[in-house]
Amino acid sequence: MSTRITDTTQAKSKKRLEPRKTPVQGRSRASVEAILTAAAQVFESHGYAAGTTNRIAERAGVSVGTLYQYFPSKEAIVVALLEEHLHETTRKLHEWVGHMVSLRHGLRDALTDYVQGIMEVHQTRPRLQHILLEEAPLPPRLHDLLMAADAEAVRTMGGLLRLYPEVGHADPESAAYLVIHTVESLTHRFAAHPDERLLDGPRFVVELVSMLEAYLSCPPGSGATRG
Amino acid sequence: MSTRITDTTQAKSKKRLEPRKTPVQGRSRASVEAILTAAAQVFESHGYAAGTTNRIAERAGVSVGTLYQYFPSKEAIVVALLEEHLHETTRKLHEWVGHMVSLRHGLRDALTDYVQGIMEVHQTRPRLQHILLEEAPLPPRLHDLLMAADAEAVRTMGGLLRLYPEVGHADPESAAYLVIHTVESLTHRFAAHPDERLLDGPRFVVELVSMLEAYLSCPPGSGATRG
Amino acid sequence: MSTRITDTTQAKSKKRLEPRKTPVQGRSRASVEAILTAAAQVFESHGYAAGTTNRIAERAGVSVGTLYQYFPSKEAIVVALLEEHLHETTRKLHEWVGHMVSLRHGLRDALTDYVQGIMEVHQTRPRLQHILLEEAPLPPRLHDLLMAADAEAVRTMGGLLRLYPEVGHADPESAAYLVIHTVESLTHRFAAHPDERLLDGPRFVVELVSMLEAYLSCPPGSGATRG
Amino acid sequence: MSTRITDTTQAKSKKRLEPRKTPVQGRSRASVEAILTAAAQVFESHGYAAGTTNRIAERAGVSVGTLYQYFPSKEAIVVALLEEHLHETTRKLHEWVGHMVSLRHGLRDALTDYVQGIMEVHQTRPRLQHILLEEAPLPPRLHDLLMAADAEAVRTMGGLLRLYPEVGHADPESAAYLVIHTVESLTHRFAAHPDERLLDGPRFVVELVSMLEAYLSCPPGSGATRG
DNA sequence: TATGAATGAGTCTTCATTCAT
DNA sequence: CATGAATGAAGACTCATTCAT
Repeated sequence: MSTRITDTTQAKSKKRLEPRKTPVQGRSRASVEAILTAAAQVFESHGYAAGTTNRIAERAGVSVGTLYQYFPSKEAIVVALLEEHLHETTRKLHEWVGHMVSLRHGLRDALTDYVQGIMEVHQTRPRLQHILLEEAPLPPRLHDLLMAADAEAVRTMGGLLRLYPEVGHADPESAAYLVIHTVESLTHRFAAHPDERLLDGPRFVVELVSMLEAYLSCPPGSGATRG
Repeated sequence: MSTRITDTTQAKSKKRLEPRKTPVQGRSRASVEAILTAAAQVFESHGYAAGTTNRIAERAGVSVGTLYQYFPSKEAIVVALLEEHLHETTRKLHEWVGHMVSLRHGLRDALTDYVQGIMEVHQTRPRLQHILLEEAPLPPRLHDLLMAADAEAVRTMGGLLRLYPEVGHADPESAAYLVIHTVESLTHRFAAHPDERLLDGPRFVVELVSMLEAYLSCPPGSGATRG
Repeated sequence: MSTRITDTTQAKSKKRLEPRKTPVQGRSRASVEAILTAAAQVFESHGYAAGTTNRIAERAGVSVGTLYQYFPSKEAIVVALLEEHLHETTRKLHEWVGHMVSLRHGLRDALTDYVQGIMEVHQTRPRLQHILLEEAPLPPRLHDLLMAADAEAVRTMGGLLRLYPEVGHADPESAAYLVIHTVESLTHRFAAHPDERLLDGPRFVVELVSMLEAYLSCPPGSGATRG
Repeated sequence: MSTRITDTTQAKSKKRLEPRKTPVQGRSRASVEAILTAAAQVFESHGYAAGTTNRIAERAGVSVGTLYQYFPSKEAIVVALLEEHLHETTRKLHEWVGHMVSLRHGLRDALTDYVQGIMEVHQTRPRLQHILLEEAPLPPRLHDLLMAADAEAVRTMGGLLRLYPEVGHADPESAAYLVIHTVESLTHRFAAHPDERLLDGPRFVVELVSMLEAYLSCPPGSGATRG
């Protein structure tokens, strides 16, 4: 994530005259961090619509002017925040892949590791992520990024699954698709609705992992005839 | 869905003092329908925030005044729209339970039926549902209703699972929790992001059902050792 | 009157979260003045209801946004305007008391001074005051302030009346009550309905003072038999 | 007060095409009464601005359409209501004059009678009268009527005062002006601000009468030198 | 005549964004 | 670069009034 955020808006009117070429540093970097941190807090406590740029600037201890010095629009802040989330998720995945390849865990442990990693990402500021992901209107570019990240995760997962002999699923790519999206969706939902939980965190992980493991182990269609 | 919409807002001021007693009919009924239809379209194409009451009214071919004659607030429109969705989902569940109990399908067929039912619900206007469910700020009452519906679905599913000998899971309630939320989340995501799909609808259903079936059949922890 | 206007509304929603700490200056001070002046003019010429915030802002030569930067609501403007009036009236009373105690005038001169002071207050923008006082819906706090000011005026007047040997009234507090309210009401009415006057200003003052003096001097019930 | 109320508005747009010539009767009379009664209640409990025509109609048990059948505008209702008040006050004055002339009371008793009469008028629905008189924007015609009524009251009072030998005031007309307006203002204020009262009703009347009596008895300017 | 659904101009208020200092 | 006062388009909502039935 660069310090200077490019405007992703469809340029409704006059804006950005000339993009800053020299990367901003020093004092500026600190401001950018402060603004992003403040934005995260403000969005979390006020929601997207009520998270006004003035409030964010105030919380960050800078003026609105300064905020707009670094972020050409409110949307740009959301984008920056989301990119952080994206990077973290991606990093988590790569990290996990690295571990898995070197550790040579069994499938169950591998899945547990993965689910726990994603859980960690979603459990930090669940409301914020929900706001960024669902409430805020995302520019197409970000939407594409999100999709690309998912696709890449599916590919990566697919490749990894091939390494496990326990996986009996005929089409690892499709299986990976289901695994990735199941983990993302369920984990997100679990984090976002704490009051709806029937299981606590560890139990939830166990069940989710069991489901994935059973799915990957038992070839589709074989289940019903096995009993 | 009744013609007269009750105000679910926490009544910031006095607002509509006494709800109209006589059920509105004829022309008015048509207005209400038109407004809801228009709202659905406008929300779908503009998003929640940009779906202004004036735009909705215009699209509905009525004046804002008329809109406010039937819906005390923008929120009330969202609520009306969501209640439709809620009722449909609930009805689908009950319908399904009825079928299952009488038909005495195997587990796989039962799950397939259920998943297909939920898919149908989510495939009608997926973006609208996403907006209503995630983007719009829901009044506490609706939020509670949604949660209650989920809880009831979990209980119902739990009860039903006990009827199937194929289910090897020790705790049907927990399993039901995972099943319900997995289906809801994945199905919602699948419907909401058509461009991200790797599988087509039928394949998706098959995979999802396989996962659920495998999960329910194989007791947790046993899976990895069964192959 | 401070530059920063405190919100006296019962905060229908969150509104201005934390009042600006640093006193606004320079250009802003000018805006506040302009807004108040404009509000006075607009209310005076259009009445309270038709004195819209947009009209006020326009008249003040600022945007509505600026208006709301300094006054959280239309009501706050009324409050600010009324507080000026209140302060002036109170100051006039204290000033008068000071004079009276030091000058040791006779009762008639004392009353004349007082009546003239109040007249001056009411003769500046009588229609405005009438609108603020009677037409605009006042927040409870202001209403209480107004009442408290009246009560204090009565007490002060009561104390002062005891100093005059000419006062034959048995109960100076009650007498003070009548004096204060008579002066306020009559003076207000005289100022507010210029076209209804039968007497000119000076004559009015003389008559009013005569009435008060006669009342205070002649013990109730004794008057009719004294002639 | 006629059943058919003429529109006193300055006809901002198209309105009243042809004034109804034949006086409405029967069912209509009842509706008119109901509307006026309802309007009085609604204004009293909601204030002028929140006293909507729909609310009035509802309270009256008729439709808005019917309301507009008899009153061309909201203002017309206010006018009708105020005319009632005006008539009552005028009648009270005439009645009083009649009594005074025939009874040949002393001045004090005469004044007491008068004050009590006005008190009665103001004590019925004090808030309503305040709303009608001060809060509602009155059409010029009504304003003139009000002024004319005051002027007539002053003349009448002036004529009557000449009949009382106790009256030592040189200029009965001026004295009458003060008397009329003092009674109106004070009485109105007393009725409108029940929470500000220091005296109860009877005491208030006694004091007010004393003041008037003393004023009328003691020639102006004589007081201060009398002690 | 009565009805009441429909109208839409007009209100208050918010907030992303700009720009003079 | 930083500041923060100023901007003004836009939104939710109200209510006096009309008119087809």
